[in-house]
Amino acid sequence: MALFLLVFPGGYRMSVRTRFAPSPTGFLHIGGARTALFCQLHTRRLGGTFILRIEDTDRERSTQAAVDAILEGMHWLGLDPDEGPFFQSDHTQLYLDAAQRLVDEGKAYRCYCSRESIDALRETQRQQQIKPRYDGRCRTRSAFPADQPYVIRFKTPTEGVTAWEDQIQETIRFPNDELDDLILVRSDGSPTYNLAVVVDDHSMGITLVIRGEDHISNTPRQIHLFQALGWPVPEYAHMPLLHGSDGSKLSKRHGAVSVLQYREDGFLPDALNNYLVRLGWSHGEQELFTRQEMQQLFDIRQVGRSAAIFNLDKLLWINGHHIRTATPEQLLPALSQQLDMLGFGVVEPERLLRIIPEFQSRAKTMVEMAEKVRFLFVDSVLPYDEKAAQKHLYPCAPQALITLQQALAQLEEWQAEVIDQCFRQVVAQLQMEMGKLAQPVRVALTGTASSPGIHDTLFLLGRDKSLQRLQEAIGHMQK
RNA sequence: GUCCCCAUCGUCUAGUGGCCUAGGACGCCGGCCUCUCACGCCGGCAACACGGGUUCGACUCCCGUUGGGGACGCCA
Repeated sequence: MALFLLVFPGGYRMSVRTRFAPSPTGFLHIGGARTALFCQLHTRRLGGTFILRIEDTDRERSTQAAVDAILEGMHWLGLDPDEGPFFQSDHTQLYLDAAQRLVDEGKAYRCYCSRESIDALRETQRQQQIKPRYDGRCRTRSAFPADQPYVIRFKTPTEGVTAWEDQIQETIRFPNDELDDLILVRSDGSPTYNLAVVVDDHSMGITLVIRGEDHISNTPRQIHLFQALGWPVPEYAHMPLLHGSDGSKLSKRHGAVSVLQYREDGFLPDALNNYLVRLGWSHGEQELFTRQEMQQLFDIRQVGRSAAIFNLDKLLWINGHHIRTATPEQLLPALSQQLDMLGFGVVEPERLLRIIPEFQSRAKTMVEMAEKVRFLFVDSVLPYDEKAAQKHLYPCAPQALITLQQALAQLEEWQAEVIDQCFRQVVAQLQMEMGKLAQPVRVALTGTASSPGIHDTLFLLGRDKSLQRLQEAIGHMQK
């Protein structure tokens, strides 16, 4: 694998190559997305290469559906890799060759211990309150019965300390005698995670491994493998984990964690990324970032070391901000989709483009926007929201609405400005307060007590529906 | 249990020995704006886990305690 050299002002420097390596045993969740985001951001700033590698060495649990979900989730978030996706299942021979080489060099050995005997061993160790681990009893075995299954284990160094300078966690050290002889190849002949990771990280020229800190305890084992294989050890950056509201590692029982669920729920990819990037990383007191700003500013070495708890309220606020600052055109597809799901079919884009600006500051999600915009598409808003009708509609004199309706009916053009003028004239003529007329009208038009400015609401609803709903309300009041 | 990691408002964080009477943001409360709801603006509540050191001086450095998390698979 070629390593690329880039010239930097300060001299020669190896181009950074990073990878995101999910296992396809489920959807892409929000914690994984954050890891991928940090990885991509850091790599982009340095002009390096971001690689996607699917770790499917567990054939039992890996599924195509999970692969698809991961790819779709990453694409939605703009986390497309520069290289890949690569699949570990395509590299099996490479892993097996490496394992064989270690056996040949006396750095790994066949172990014939049964699962049962090892389970028993671990159980007694647990009872003695020491760390459960394989005791290496097959290290010195000389008989290799041909008809019995075996695994290949790595001869972990028994003395010394393995340490590395983590880019986030600083120095981490493990006494080697804490580690046992890990399995490289299973009894069915398939390679395991730790072997595959090391072989791939080397063959793909990975220079920096960015991953969750739940992998910290794997790192000394992987470093041993790099060393045994005579390969350079990459740098590491272990990210603090994302926790659920109960303070534990985020998992399915914490509810909506699939990235695609956030799309369903009306979140914008830029907003989700913005929220995620602020979990463990900051740039002074800045809260809001565009994608470009993140790419220019993000540095993995500035990531904090403590875990963060996922907080929906802040995500909602950030999503609201991104909805407000987006162009109507950018929001069009998401709103169309939401309306379609509400059963309104396909709405003309031109109409939606007029509607969107009036609702951008009023919705924290696209789902919420679809709900607020709903009254524009239904045939009738009856029954009215009971509280709204009681408070605003029923106390109003029907004559006021009749006067307004007649005035509006005479308008030659149905434009927001003209409507506003007309409305104010009626208010003046009736010697009413603006709100005393706007609120009942609002209930008549929307069925609720809140909407955009009353003239905008009338305009967006259109002449026919507006007049019809006023008529409907007048009838309702006179009952 | 063993090993590894972490510890500032409820949450995300700023803070790298004096600038801290600890700053910002979300949320919450109050107000302003206003035809409603939002947006926006102004104000308020709210934190350095604890105990020892080191130092003229600790949120900041060291040690311990407590608390939390992670790992301990023929999963990744």
